[in-house]
Amino acid sequence: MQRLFASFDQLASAKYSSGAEIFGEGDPAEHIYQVVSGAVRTQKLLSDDRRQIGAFYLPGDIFGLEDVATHRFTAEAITSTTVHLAKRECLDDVVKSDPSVLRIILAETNRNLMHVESHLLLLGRQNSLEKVAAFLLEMRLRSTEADVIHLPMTRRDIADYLGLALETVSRVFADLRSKKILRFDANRSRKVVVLDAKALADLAE
Amino acid sequence: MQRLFASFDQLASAKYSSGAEIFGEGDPAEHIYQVVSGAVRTQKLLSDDRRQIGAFYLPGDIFGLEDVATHRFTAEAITSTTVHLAKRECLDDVVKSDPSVLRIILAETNRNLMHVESHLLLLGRQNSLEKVAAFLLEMRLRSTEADVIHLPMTRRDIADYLGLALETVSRVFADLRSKKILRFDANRSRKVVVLDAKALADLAE
DNA sequence: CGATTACTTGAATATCCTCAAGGAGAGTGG
DNA sequence: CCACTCTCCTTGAGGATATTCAAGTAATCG
Repeated sequence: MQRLFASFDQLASAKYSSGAEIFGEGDPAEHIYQVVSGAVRTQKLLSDDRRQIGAFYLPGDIFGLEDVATHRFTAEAITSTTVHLAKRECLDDVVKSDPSVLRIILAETNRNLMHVESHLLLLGRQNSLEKVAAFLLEMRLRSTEADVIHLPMTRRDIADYLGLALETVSRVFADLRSKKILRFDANRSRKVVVLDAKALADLAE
Repeated sequence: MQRLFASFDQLASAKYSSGAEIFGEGDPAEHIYQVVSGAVRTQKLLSDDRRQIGAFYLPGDIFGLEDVATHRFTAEAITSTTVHLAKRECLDDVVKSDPSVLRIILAETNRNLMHVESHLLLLGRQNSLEKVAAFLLEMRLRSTEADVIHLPMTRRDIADYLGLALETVSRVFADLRSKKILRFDANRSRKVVVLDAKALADLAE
């Protein structure tokens, strides 16, 4: 999918500080984005502060590719974050000159769909232990350092991704630690070392 | 989207009896489908019988459009159901001769994505009352007869769509009935008359 | 009409949430 | 460098919501 951004001649960059909004739900979808460094969350809100995070995006990931007039999620920087961005209409021009790019967009859209679909099962039918285990396995796969996961997001972000209370996430982490399935690196709650990936996979179903 | 199936010269039909599997999760995605009559559910299963339904498909709806080698859901007929089906490779041929069809596929994929994304919020962050209210509003929009909803699916199907126990769904229905927001037509639990759509919309957030 | 499946309702229980308090880490300014 | 503050995280206690188990009723299918 990096190819999608490779097809642009010139790329604009933008930097967002921690917590900054990149675009809002319902905003016109004028750009598509790729994370260069940092991390991004996409989320939907209910009237009374309840929040559901749809996905976390890490370096290399593309987001904001909606193919409709408006964004369906709000996107915010989790940490200080740099992105590449391209005008939506430039993408349309690229497609016009090379229709095969449409296949890449379709493939990326299907990647998103696949992720969201498996998240449905997690949200609807898995318990807190399974949810957190699945989340850790997902982050582990994305980690550069084997079995060391640096979490850019807060416990609240994780909770809102998994449909749990932040206290529940914290308790499950404590539980996994007491079971020697993970430990916190030097007591830093954002840096997790997976001690028993097999056990974690079993817990995640 | 009906246009997608209109682009085929000849269409095959198939009929499935209630509960029959149309394709299984992991099966090679050889066909795409359109409901002619009846209703279809797509679902994922966990090892211990837990089930999450991703979507219900009613006449006119297209399903099985995965753009990958294998199906990501199992599809089953809810009632006696007739579908049109087209070979995946025929679709590829159509795309080859008319690349603009790819845009239609992309649009349909995005429709699916939009539906699933809003379902994430429902599953992760809404309570039983909000979930059932949202479900009824969704079905109401699809109903031909204003404010009369014929539900082809069981309470268990609804529960597995909303991430609830079937008893909870039944209780919320009873609650909505006692509040005069709906009634059952002639005490038939599958035929719901919406008495107060405004109240229902308020409950759904 | 009988058998099976679906639905409802009640009671008890479990899971997760809310509320609350305290502690640890990061950043700021004296 | 050390208080100070703020945010984040943890942990406990109590409570709410939804689930499980159970029984009975209603509807559907052959």
